[in-house]
Formats: sequence, structure tokens, C-alpha cells
Amino acid sequence: MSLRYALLALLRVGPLSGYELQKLFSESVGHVWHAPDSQIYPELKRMEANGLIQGEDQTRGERGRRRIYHVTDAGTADFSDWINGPLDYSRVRDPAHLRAAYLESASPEAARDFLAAHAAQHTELLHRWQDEIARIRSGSHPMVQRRLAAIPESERERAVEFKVFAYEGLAQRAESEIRWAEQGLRLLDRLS
Amino acid sequence: MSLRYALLALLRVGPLSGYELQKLFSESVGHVWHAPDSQIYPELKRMEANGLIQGEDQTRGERGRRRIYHVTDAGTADFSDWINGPLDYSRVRDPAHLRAAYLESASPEAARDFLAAHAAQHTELLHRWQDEIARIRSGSHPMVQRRLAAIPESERERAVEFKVFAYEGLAQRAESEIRWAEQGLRLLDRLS
DNA sequence: CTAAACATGTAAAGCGTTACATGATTCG
DNA sequence: CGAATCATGTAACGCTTTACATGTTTAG
Repeated sequence: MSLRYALLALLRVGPLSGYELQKLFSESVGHVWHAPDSQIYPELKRMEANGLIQGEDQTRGERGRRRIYHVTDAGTADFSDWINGPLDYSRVRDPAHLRAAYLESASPEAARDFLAAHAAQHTELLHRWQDEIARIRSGSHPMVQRRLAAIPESERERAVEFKVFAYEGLAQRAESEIRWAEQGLRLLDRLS
Repeated sequence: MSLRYALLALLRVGPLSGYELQKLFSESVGHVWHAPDSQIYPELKRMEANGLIQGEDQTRGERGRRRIYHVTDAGTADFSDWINGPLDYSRVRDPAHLRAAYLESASPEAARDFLAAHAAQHTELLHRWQDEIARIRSGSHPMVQRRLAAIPESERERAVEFKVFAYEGLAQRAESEIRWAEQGLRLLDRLS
């Protein structure tokens, strides 16, 4: 259900075509809520069927066409309900910690590879989050750029602060995962 | 696909009926990989169809019956492939951080509620992980009890250490989430 | 006898992944 | 004229959730 609100969050700032939305998505909200285009187009159709957004067809050249969507009042209300309502937490389902719990059954090399890969995975994510924070702060982020025109100065600061806050949380989590993997590597050393 | 290996991990220690497995599951591996019984029974059927486990029917009283499953050689091999193979990480899809990124659109009270609930959620998890660690170390954990009979002294220490390691990772993550939520509450104070 | 625990599922719907599929336009 | 980019999807499959569904045995 969150995909819907991730899309709505972008569309609220201004009308977009499915394609534009998808491009913008992948370099902004898509970082915290991944979705491929094959999921975005059908979801837009469903949202239109539900009255949350309204699309209008445009022509492009001779035969080209595209559909520009904008948020309806019902869509604005729905987004507001979501952002102000409770969030339900899904049950824990964690492949890495599941595996870690049974690592005595793996070969020492495989165990080491797993932990090194875990650290590498989260190091990559950490860099991504740090880059995003830098881009948001510097104003070069596409999301921030769109907002410049859409919201007043006063709201802008709040918007930037919350985005940075969100990505800092992800960065801290990544750091925590890296520390954990390193603890695991030291544990392997001790046990061998 | 991980559910399969979570089940195999338990069955490897010794044969169990679906019901026993499900009970044991919910108080051990189920903490890191949740699954309801309605998912466990069909998965057992599928695993048997794939030759990873073999079931045998037992009678219970007059008309009662139950099916006891044990792991086959193919199942052991499959588990080994999984534990020694690479783990693929799924794309980021995080409802809490998605919401945090758009928190400027929420009312101040709703934002505060959200962050307080996030801290509460992870405080509860933290306690769960800490309890699990204590239970594992003290040997009162059902999983550890079953292992006592099944594996030699030398392997036992390794098994316990890795379980503790896994739950410590989850505890550290919970602590990180709580710190983040508290940072968010302070940010709200600053912005108001 | 009745409640708790034992025992095992089915059905429907939604979400997500992967692969496939097609065509138009613009820029160099 | 060819490549990149614009533009929009469908199909099949698998996992997860939620709700429903049914019956037996044992202990008090």
C-alpha cells in the first residue's frame, strides 16, 4: 500500500506523466521504497480508478501520446490520512539474521564470505545515503528542486530537515549493520 | 524462499510433526522469520513434493492422525547449498523512513505520535531480543535444548555463539532505531 | 462434559519480481 | 539512419496475509 503514497508524495508537488514520475521516482523516493516501472504504471491506473488521481492524454508528435496525472481532492485527503495515521509494522522477516543464527552449519569460508558481503552491501548503502544527504542539503536534489517552486520558504526548511532526518536514520542503520558484520568476523577468528 | 530453510533448520535436528514444528517455530526461528501456520503446512507439502523432507503418518487415539516429517539427503544438501551460498539482498522498502521523509506534511501531533510509536515498537523488539539472548545463554531456550541431544559438545558452543550473535545484531538495530526516533522528537522540538 | 490443546488445512486477495513486449520521437 | 530516450504496458509466478474451516484428544 505504501507505493501508492510514495507516488502521491511526488504527484502532490505537480502533475507528471507516468514516465516522468517513474524517472523522478527512481532517483528520489525510490531510494526508500523501490518499485520497478512494471509496478508503477498499473498502480497509476488503479489510483485513477479509485479517484485519487486524474489523468489527461496529451499528444506527442504525430502518433505519440502520454498521460499526465494530477492529484484530485480525494487523493490529497487520502495522502493526509496516511501521513497522519498510524503506521503498522510488519512482522520481522530477516534473511541475514536468519542465516547468522545458523552460521555454525556453514563452512568457515562461506561464513566469512557472508559477513564480508553483508558489510559490503551496507557500505554501499551507507554511501548512497550519505550522497543523498549531501544532495539534499546542497539543493541539487531533483525533489528539492521541484519543491522550490511549489512551497513557501518557511515550509522548505522543514521539508529539507525531514528528508535529511530520514536518510540519516538509514545511514545509522547501515553503520550498525557494518559494525555487526565486523563483530561477526572477529567471532569467526575467535572460534577458529 | 527463506521459510523453507527456516523449517529445514529445525527439522535437521530431528523429526517433527507439522504441529510440533509450528509451535517450536513460533518460539525460535519465528522470531527472525515470521510465518503463520497457514503458511507452514502448505510449505511442508511443497517441500515433501520436492523431495526435501519425507513424511510418515502416525495414528493418535481412535481417529486422530499426524504426519511426522524428517529431512532427506536431498534436503540436507539443499540446506547446505543455501547456508554456504550467497545471500541476495532485496531492494529497500521501508515504510517508516518513507513516512519520515514526508513528515513536514503531517500535523505536529501526528509526527510526534509516529516517532513515539516507532521508539515504542523498537523498544518492545529490543526487549524481545534481550530475552532471547538470556534464554539462549542460560540454556533454557527450546532450540538449544533440542540441540543438546543432537550435537557434540564442541559444536554446541559454536551454535550458541552464532545464535547470540544473530540476536545481538537485531538488538543493536533496535537500539539504533530508538536513537533515531529520539533524534526525530528533538528535531520536532527545534522546528516548532 | 467442556475447555484447552492437538492437528491440519483451504481460499481469496494483494503485493512484488521477472521476463517479455511494443512502438514513437529526437538528436547527432 | 541508428541509438538513446520517451512512453506504456502485459503475463506468469511466487510469497504473504487474512479469514475461514474442521475435526480429535486429553486433562480436569
